Amino acid sequence: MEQDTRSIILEKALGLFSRRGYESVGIAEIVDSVGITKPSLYYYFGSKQGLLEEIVRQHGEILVETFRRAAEYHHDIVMNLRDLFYTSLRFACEKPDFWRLMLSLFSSAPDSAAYQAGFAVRRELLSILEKLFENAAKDHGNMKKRQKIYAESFLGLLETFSRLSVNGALSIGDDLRNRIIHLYMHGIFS
Amino acid sequence: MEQDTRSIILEKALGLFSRRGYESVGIAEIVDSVGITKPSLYYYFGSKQGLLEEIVRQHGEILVETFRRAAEYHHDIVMNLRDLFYTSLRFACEKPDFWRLMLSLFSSAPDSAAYQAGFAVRRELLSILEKLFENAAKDHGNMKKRQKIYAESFLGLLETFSRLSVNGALSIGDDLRNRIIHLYMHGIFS
DNA sequence: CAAGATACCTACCATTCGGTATATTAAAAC
DNA sequence: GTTTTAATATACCGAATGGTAGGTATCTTG
Repeated sequence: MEQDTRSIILEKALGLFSRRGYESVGIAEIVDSVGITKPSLYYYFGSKQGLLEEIVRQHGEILVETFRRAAEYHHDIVMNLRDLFYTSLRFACEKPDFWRLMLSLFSSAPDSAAYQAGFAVRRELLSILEKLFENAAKDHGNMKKRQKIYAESFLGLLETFSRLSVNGALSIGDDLRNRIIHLYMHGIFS
Repeated sequence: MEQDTRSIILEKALGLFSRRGYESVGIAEIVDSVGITKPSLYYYFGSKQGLLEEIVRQHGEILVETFRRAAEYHHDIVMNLRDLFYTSLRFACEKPDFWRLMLSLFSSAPDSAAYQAGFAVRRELLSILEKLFENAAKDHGNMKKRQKIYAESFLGLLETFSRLSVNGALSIGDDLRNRIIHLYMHGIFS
């Protein structure tokens, strides 16, 4: 059950960052919680920002890959949207700390280090969604040129409800999930 | 044109917080940008957190009041939604720094001072929306018990697009605004 | 005009910040 | 068995942090 130091640092730092925020957590607190000293952390990650970037890279790659798979288009956009929503919620549920961290990075002040660290991942998710809607537009004539707002609003919806879920404010079961997707597809009047 | 010190502090601090983040901005930087010294700032606000809370309170009250007015129900929920979206976007456009700050507070780490500071405002906005949908449910039978997810998704949509607008990533004119509201009401298939 | 309140300042505090120079240890490679 | 290398620790750095003690000029009010 022995885990290597590097992984433990990543894990503990993620926990602290996600609960209290990247800027508020000092290096000292991280190394204390791991039971090592500062130079060890700097040996692995070089800087505080390097540590954050490694956390984002590590889980971010999996997230983007998962997202990409769920967005593969087979002429059934409804299935894609359901799948994307379901998959993302499960991802958030499995890695609540990481998801919470990403949500906070996405909305950080634009000139902060935190925003820089998360920006690339969000843009990639958006790009995947835009391509999906672009493909779907070939089958559904009426969604031309609206990929961008569709992508933004879908990701926004996902962020909104996954945040509730991950913060324990709302438990999202099968029925609720379907209702939200239905809401996205057909609006509140249906 | 002379403005009192207190207001200048609030204004400069808001600018810095919204661009670089509450935690990243030091007191020293704020007082330098105002041209005063630290004790003067502490004379007015007592603490760094007190300064943040005063900023949130000051503009937050106006925001909530504006929101409340736009949510007064006159048996036309469509008008309310349009009005809420329009009014909020204009508010965001008039006070981009404050809006950006609120968006970042809303998504901050749950145990951070920043989150605490913004929490009450967001909950009030949500509560206003929930009441609106509750009222509307009397006229539209099919939206019973869904006030909460309607409120969350509407606010989420608003946050998503106002963020784009306020960060200069998307200019939202009349037509786009109507399309987004239409999207919310009738979904992507319409 | 006296007394208090208002609105600032200089100078400083202890603590924490992110980060590092250097030494040690343990295991692997030659 | 010696050398190398990866992985730690001790001890420290300068700078910045949020915050304050104590003083002062100015303004208001009885």
